[in-house]
Amino acid sequence: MASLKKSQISEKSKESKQSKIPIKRTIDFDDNNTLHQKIEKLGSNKKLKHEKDDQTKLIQIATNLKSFRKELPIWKERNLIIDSIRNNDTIVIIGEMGSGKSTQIPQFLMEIGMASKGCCIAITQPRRVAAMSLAKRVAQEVGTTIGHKVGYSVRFDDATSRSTLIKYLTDGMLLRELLMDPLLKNYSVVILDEAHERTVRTDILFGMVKRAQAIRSKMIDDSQKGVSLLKIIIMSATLDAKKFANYFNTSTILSIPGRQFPVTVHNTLEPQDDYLDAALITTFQIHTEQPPGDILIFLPGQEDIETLEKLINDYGTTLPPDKLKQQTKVFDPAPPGSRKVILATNIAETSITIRGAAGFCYRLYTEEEFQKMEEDTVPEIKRCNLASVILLLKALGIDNVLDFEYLDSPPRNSLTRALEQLYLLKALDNKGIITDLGRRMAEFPLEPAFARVLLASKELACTREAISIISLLSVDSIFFTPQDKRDQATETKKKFASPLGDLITLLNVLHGYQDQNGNAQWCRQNFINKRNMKIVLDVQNQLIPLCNRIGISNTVSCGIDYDRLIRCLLNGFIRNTAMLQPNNTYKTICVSIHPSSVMCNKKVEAVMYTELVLTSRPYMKYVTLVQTNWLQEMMSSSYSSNLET
DNA sequence: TGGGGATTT
Repeated sequence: MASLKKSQISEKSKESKQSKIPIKRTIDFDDNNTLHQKIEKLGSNKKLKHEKDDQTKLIQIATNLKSFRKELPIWKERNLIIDSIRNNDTIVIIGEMGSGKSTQIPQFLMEIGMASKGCCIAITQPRRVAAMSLAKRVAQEVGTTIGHKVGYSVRFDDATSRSTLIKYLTDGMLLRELLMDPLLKNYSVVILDEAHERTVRTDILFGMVKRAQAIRSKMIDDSQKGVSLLKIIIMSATLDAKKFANYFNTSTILSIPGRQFPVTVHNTLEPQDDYLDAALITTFQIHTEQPPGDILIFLPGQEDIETLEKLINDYGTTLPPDKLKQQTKVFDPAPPGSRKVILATNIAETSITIRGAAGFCYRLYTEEEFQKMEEDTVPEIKRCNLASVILLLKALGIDNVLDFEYLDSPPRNSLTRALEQLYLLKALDNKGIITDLGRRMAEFPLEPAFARVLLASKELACTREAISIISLLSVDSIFFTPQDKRDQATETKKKFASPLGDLITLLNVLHGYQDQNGNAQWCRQNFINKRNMKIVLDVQNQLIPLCNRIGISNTVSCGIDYDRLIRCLLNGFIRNTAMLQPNNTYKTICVSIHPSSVMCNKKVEAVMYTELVLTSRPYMKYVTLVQTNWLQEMMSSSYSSNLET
């Protein structure tokens, strides 16, 4: 079972969080390395933005790339695709990996004049890296630098301009844009790529683009000026196409042949409990039994890569010396008699297509397990907390969220729970109508509870600290715990610990970090994840202007009067409180404080938490001390009647 | 004293 779960994980792609895995180490973008390096320098070097663009060189590269483009399977279908989108408002395209659909289709449409300044082609991606790397590639093919004709927009990084005709963006980004531009008037075509992944964001976009298309069509029928049709393209890698087509009332489904090279798939005959061991064995089986060729291994995470690398090296030394020589450079071809082994996270699997990849695929699980994984892929919308999605829909004017046209409806009780939560946060009134407070909450790129905290921070005069805490909670962890130095890391963490709990502890770390100006050595010594701390600062910088715009000054600070801050936090997390149990209390769920919390074993009377994890039993994480009279105060106010439900 | 799959605004 454990191995099945891990394999399932490996199907999804992942951004190399720590940037520990330099993409160059693992990805062979082109057969022609020198050309590739040239392109890297010219195309994606930001410094060049400020230098004089060497147009002739860019055009030369684009001309060279044209022959690569023409080899893509999709090139043969160019006219068919163009005709289909000309003749239909909505089409569905199935294209397997390697078809080139994500890079070529936007270009086809641009080339026939379907994009104009201020009304461009949008193509959404579930992941930031994909949006950025696709845009960079297409910019090269078009013969420009990024941010002009071809751009991308992801959180914290907008590389678009007025002249942008093709815009790659994350699905989350387009969702935010809807708040400003509900009819998507800035776009002539919206392409929803990787639709088969069924992220909750893409699922909501389905409904919203369909709605925008219908309204724009009606406006044209009513002879309103300044409106153009919205074309929609759904792109998927699987055969779910009919479902998408039905949803959009279209029958136009195009299938693009996939891989440029045949791939033979092998599954194991028996389930494997240890996928690392299985990968090791398979590697050497291939190495000793198969004809020359490189081996590319996809693994779920960085840690696995390090472990397997060590295993392969250790095991390799037991072979006769001529059998295996260690190579460190991905771009160098393996010398005769040796074989190159590339270990990668699955980021490479979906973001980049490796050329010349004819060969064999060894799946370290059985055919049966593979089928089960496919079936088990429940759309995210059926499993996730819907509070922020529902608030966004309400802010977009979808009053009846039960009747929204979902591709797959979320469970009814999940919807009611979200509505109830939003009501408790005062984002909705008792009729389910969005309140002014709710509207302001929706503007923030945050979970509703956190947005509520920010809005409450004005009255309690602790906005600076509220912003900090919310930012600190928006990354996985600001701590860095190497496996081999766990005890040392735990011990070091104690010097930041606050008797008030984990949130104030986080604040102490941030203050320490800022005092040191983010010094790398300080981070290492204190087991602080510098990269995540940088994201914390990015989030802070994003939240500050959003607060200021609605009259909440980020400079207002509570100093060390943390009572005010915690009472402010209670506005978002009043439901997440727990009282010490003499066992005759009204609390029904029994939860413990997670051992990673500084409040563990402190036995305080009442606490607030921002996260509940269900592992061996329910544990509260990010725990903060609260006073029981604060809870009584809040419960006796407007919350009392609601809390009984 | 426990457990760690991934995304995104």
